[in-house]
Amino acid sequence: MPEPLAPELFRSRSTPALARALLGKWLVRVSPDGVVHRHRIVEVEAYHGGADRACHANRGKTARTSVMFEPGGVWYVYLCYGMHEMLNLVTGPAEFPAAVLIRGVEGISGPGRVTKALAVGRALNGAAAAPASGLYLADDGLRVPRALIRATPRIGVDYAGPVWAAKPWRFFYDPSELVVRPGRRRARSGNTPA
DNA sequence: TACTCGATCGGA
DNA sequence: CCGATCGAGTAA
Repeated sequence: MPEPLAPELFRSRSTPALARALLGKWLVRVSPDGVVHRHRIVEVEAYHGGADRACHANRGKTARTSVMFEPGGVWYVYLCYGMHEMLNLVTGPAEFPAAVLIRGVEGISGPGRVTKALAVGRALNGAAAAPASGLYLADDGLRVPRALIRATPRIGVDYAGPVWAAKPWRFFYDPSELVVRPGRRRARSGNTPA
């Protein structure tokens, strides 16, 4: 059974490290009728602090970005291009504006498609990433091997200038690479076939 | 109050 | 390649 991630995790590490750590975790959505859907996170981006020119909080605390200054563990949802909701997890300690953009879950590529598929909108902006809000993160023990994780510059942030646009803070992996191959054996204890 | 421009997507 | 679509941010 996947367990909800503890909020302390979201405040402990730098945003790029945290973004990597979210790969392979479940994004769990509880629908209004109580049905629980789990989606494996496969692609994320890190936005790290007021100095990061790609980060919305680069120009300081405003009505929209104030949620990014909260302690890690709440959602930051905003409207992009007038029609797409973007889902971010606020990270870091209080007053350090940072977040991880959820760009893709297994079977769904693109941040706008993720929110559309999960019915996530700005009503969740500022809500806790906890079961009570109906949208949270969970861990079933899967560890994505470091070697499978690829890092590239973030998408659509050329406005940030060459230095910040080039930061390799987009992380993703191909979940099909996790499949156990013939001739190899998953290293787990117990239930060894006779 | 006017004006600009997106952390995107789907269709020519 | 281009248009959709709208609210935050900025300047005035």
